[in-house]
Amino acid sequence: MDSTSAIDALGALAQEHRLALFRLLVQAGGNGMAAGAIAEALGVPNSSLSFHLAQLRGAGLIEQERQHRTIIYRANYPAMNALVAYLMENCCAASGCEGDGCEITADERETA
Amino acid sequence: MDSTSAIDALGALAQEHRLALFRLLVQAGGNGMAAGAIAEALGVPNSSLSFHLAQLRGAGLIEQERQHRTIIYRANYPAMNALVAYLMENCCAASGCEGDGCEITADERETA
DNA sequence: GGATCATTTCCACAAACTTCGAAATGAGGA
DNA sequence: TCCTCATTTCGAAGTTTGTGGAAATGATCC
Repeated sequence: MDSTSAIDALGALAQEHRLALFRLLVQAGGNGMAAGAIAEALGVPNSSLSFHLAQLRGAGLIEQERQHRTIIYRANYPAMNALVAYLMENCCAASGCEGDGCEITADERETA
Repeated sequence: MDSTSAIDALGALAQEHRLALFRLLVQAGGNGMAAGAIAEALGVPNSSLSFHLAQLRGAGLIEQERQHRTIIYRANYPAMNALVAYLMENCCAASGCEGDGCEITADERETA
């Protein structure tokens, strides 16, 4: 992941509704959720939700699939993992950052 | 870390200059860098840099310390680790997200 | 084809963000 | 005290983001 993609993904998650939305989709798992169900769960008007879904999709963090009349959204786990890997790389790359859940190895660092 | 803090941290990093700035401070390590040196390294005017430094500081991702006439900035590693932990929690909490560098354990999940 | 349901696009507006020159602040040195 | 250096604050302009109602799209059923 390059820094431009990372900025897009970070910006996509840096918003109350979108972070809640992404968490909801992560919880929903492989089945995903329909746009309408998401709007209801989050209490956000459809048009606003559609805007946020587009933002997350533009950042590559979620994917959509049409099923009959509804559109199912799913979290894109590999994209999220790539973001976390990028942040760990930038957190631990050059200096003392051992412990606290940041135990990336030197080998992993070089290939990330 | 709660979602509000996560949003602040994500928003602070979701900007070209600030992401570059944070990476620079991570590379600089424990010695940190003076504001002027950062501005020169990034090619950003002092007043603009000061704005971005304040944003990162507001999100708790960096810390400052006066040394004689200059002000030294340092990355706040624990804050960054907390952010990564929060994202891993939200990435892997409920469903299949094994592999791809996302190997948080169930025990870690519960305490994060 | 016509009705209906789910979702998106359009639009306009308010709020927040980014930028950077100029002036202000604050710490040391002479 | 006065001067200088490092940094921040102020102010004003342009840009981007978030919001939600109304209209448009697209798929399904009768």
